[in-house]
Amino acid sequence: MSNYQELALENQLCFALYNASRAMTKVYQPHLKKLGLTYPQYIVMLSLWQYKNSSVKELGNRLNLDSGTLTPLLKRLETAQLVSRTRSKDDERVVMISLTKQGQLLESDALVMRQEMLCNSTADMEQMLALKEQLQQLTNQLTQ
Amino acid sequence: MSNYQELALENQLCFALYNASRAMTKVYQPHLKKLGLTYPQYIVMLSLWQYKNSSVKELGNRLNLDSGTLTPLLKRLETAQLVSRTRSKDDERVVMISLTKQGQLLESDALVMRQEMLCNSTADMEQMLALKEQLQQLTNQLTQ
DNA sequence: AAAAATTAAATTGTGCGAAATTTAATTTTT
DNA sequence: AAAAATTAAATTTCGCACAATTTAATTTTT
Repeated sequence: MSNYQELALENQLCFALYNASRAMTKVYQPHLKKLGLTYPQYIVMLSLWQYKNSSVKELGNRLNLDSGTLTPLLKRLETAQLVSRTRSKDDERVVMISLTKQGQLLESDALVMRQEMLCNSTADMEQMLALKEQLQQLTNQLTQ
Repeated sequence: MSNYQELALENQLCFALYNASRAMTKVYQPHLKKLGLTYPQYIVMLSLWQYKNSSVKELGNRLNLDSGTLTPLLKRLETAQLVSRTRSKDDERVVMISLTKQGQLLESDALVMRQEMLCNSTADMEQMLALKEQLQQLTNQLTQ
């Protein structure tokens, strides 16, 4: 036994987080496939369903993603005809993202998907809510 | 206000997890850079420091990563002279990964790094431990 | 022992994620 | 108003993740 037990994998919060995050993605993945979305694309769509028209910058601030990630992702959503991208008349630097009719309609499919996932889940709702709040708090601590 | 509040970003455990995981990576990143490691490379090194010589498959099982991720990552660690990769004599399919002298020595640097990070942190240790355990439980639920 | 099945790793291809740089538009300063 | 600074998005580059396929070695079945 090493005297470096502090570095043991099962003692690392970072590793637990890394694992849980990827496990969550894997649970979503087959359901999202039916909607024609990847996991990050789903996150972007959540943001658009909630806040409607947004600039790339606004999306980036909300999701903590930069244009290097968002620009190609949004182009793929545009190709899939879920969003449209137009330069703002007021400020030509700004690209506004809006939902197409198809993109809007996908929200109800996403809701159905979520219901299905919750029904199949054995997880305790209260516990999940508590965990979510602790994660939000951790993120705040880490990013300040 | 939409009647789709259930899909609001701030209500999603998956989004909280996604954010926290990336925030954690960003905190580690500058420290790991000094050690010449990326975050996933650090995770692999943690596993090797703890369990010593391992096959690619063993690493994959421990870290929930497949050869598509591990093979190129391990080749980079080999180029950095932190690990060596050798085919097993017993079974030529198996590639054994072992730490080089340099790779072994890096463990003490990692320990120092971890101490520095903890000192700079305002986080409550007990709370972090509790969160880690909840995440491990969540991962178990998600992967069964 | 030969054929079939299984296994371990590598390879291929797609899509993030993020740092760093570039381009172009707008704003601020002089 | 011209120069300098700032801003928004795009681009470039690197390294994961992961699905799917391939390759090669080993094991199991016939």
